[in-house]
Amino acid sequence: MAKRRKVGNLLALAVLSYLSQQPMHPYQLSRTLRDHGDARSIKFNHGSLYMVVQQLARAGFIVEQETSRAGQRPERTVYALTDAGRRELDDWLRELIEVPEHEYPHFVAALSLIAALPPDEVVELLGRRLERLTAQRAEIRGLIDGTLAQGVHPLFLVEEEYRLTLLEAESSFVQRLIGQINDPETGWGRQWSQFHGDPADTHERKQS
Amino acid sequence: MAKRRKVGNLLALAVLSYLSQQPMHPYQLSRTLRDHGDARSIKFNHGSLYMVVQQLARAGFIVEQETSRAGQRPERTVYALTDAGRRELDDWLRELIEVPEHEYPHFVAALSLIAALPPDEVVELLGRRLERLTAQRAEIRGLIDGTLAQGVHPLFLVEEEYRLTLLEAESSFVQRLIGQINDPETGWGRQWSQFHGDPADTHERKQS
DNA sequence: TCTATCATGTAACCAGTTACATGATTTT
DNA sequence: AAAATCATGTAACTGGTTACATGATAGA
Repeated sequence: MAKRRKVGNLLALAVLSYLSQQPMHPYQLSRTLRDHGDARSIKFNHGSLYMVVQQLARAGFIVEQETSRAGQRPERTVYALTDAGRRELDDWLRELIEVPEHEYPHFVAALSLIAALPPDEVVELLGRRLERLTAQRAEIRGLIDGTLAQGVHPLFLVEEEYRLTLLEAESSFVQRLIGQINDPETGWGRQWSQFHGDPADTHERKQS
Repeated sequence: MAKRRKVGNLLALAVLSYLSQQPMHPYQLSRTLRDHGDARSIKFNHGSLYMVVQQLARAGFIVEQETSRAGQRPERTVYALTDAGRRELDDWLRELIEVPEHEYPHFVAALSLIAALPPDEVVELLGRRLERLTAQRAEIRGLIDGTLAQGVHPLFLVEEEYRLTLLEAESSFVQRLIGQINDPETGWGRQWSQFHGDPADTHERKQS
């Protein structure tokens, strides 16, 4: 029942948010987005930005305000938020916070088909994943600490804290999983090899 | 540096995986996908499936094997995995397990812009999110337990266990966040109101 | 001054989703 | 036997990404 937005791309949310501060032209938006690290949280690429701005204008959430030229640069169109745009921003943000969305991370897909690989190989791969996860955690920790040290309020780092939380949870999940596969008591390994060889029955399950 | 797949849609991975068990026609794939609950892990819709099958055929990962008709039903084309397809399946799965992908969950986006809403409203919204998260956890728990009770090997439920792990982590993150906003000591609330009113400085941060 | 890189935008291509179409079963 | 739903596929639309284009600045 999630409301069908006229413009669905999350990049649009960022645009609305920036324009709620002050009118800007697309390139300025682009610059700001990248400089502020929001591109870490919202998939960003040049082309999509112009796309999204266009869509927002068509939907009446922003309006072309003036067409300024600075020096010999090409003309730049400055956009401003409309009242409808302001409402859309608030409403959308509220929904995103209140209702968790069902998403499809790549790792979930991989896990759901993991039986197609032999168990010892999987253990090895999971081990390597673990290393990478650790590296990522360190990187984010560094980013957070560094930024805080510059006096930035932690409110502006919640996304990174969140990401960190998820990475930690994933790390311990992967460790547990490795443990389970290896554990000679529960014997996942042995039965797994059976599934793996057996072409017929690998996927029989969950008819709810 | 993540390898650029000829066919990128994860639905294709599921198709390869099923065809590695036995040749099938698209509708059978569709049925199997949905019946086995893989649609919970991989975004699935009817149209995309035909799309993906076509792409896989074009890429040489699967081949049209025969065109069978049963009763008066329309003809159905049966596809089989090729050697290249088998290799792609293995290689892709390995990569997905070994290297964590940078993704863009909706909630991360929302958090990164959360300062645009007033703090007391945010607390309320987070509270509601928490309830929904709890409900989702219960549902997944139920699904897992129910399925295990039918004698299915836990290996085939790792995706759900993983999802559960993430939901738990998110729940406690949200609780902590609520606590921080409310805590009169640290006083996030007060400073937040400042940011919120102030159009100029809300986004100044993180120039790495 | 030549070259590289930045600033800025457009357009063509491609993938994914929605909507449509139609014969076959099943339910009422 | 009419209505609804299932089985199966195609086609049109739309959004997103990649590639292209071009003037401006700065470094060598």
